Amino acid sequence: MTGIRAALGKDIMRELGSSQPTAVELEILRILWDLGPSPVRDIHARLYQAKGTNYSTTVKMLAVMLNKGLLKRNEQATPHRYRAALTRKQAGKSYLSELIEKVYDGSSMSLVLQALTTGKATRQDIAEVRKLLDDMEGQL
Amino acid sequence: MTGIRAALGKDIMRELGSSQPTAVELEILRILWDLGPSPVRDIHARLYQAKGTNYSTTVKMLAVMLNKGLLKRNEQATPHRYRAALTRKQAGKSYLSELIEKVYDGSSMSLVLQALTTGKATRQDIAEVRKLLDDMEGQL
DNA sequence: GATTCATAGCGAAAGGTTTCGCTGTGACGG
DNA sequence: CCGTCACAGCGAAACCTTTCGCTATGAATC
Repeated sequence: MTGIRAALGKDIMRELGSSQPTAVELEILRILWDLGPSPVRDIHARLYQAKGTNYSTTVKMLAVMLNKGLLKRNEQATPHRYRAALTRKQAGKSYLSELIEKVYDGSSMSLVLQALTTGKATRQDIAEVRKLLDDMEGQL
Repeated sequence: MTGIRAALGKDIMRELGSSQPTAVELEILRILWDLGPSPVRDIHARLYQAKGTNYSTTVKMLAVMLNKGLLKRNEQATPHRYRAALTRKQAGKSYLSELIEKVYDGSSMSLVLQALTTGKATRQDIAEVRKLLDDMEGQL
């Protein structure tokens, strides 16, 4: 089943040689995806709950991420409000492409098949996937 | 201006989970999945090609990975032969679960839908997925 | 036996991330 | 005013991963 190749630019980003969301960074992104634009307090509250780390640490991480371009913030408001610079969907796509490329050897279908068997699907879910398949087939 | 894409770059895989293989580690695993059990020389040849790093570095990484249990080796043979302790499939599953959990918020279907639209599928591929869906539905 | 060569490994440096102590600033209540 | 408090940020320590210089060992070669 190697018929399918990810149609995506492999390591475009690696070429640009920059940094990426690391462990804690991803955790913060998730919080922001969840909460929407938020002040440090709120972000910290969540992070603290999950990891028990210090307030300063949260502030610092936000600064680092802001610097990397992973976050944006509104400095007009007080306290400043931080928000993710990319959507969950965009991030997902990046991770997914990388995963397909590096582990599934470029075959997105291998991944799909595995993912399907990995989670529990409802009838609705299945129907939705079928619908998408129909659309895709229609476009061939 | 450090774009989002740039910021997402480097080694996404590694960041998904602390329990997961790191950047270089994954690279080495891929080499072993590809070559099968191999002596350091061969692994290094590939790694050098990709990254230009020193022979000692390769040896060290293998030692580290061996220590972490990511690799096994046959010490009977000379030179020793290293092999991956997990299959590509197992690793894939591990990353996938992590990805679903952390980015797709536990919804494997979200990921499947996105993955489907991310790659290009042939009629055969689609048929295969349909078949799987039928099976799954049958089990509900 | 001495020299050379491939193999194996150690320990520490280099480089990146995550952590936090401590400082500065402005708003607010007494 | 003055002390207190929330907000913001810096710099350096603590911690991993990755890199490599250097050493050790044994087999093959001179």
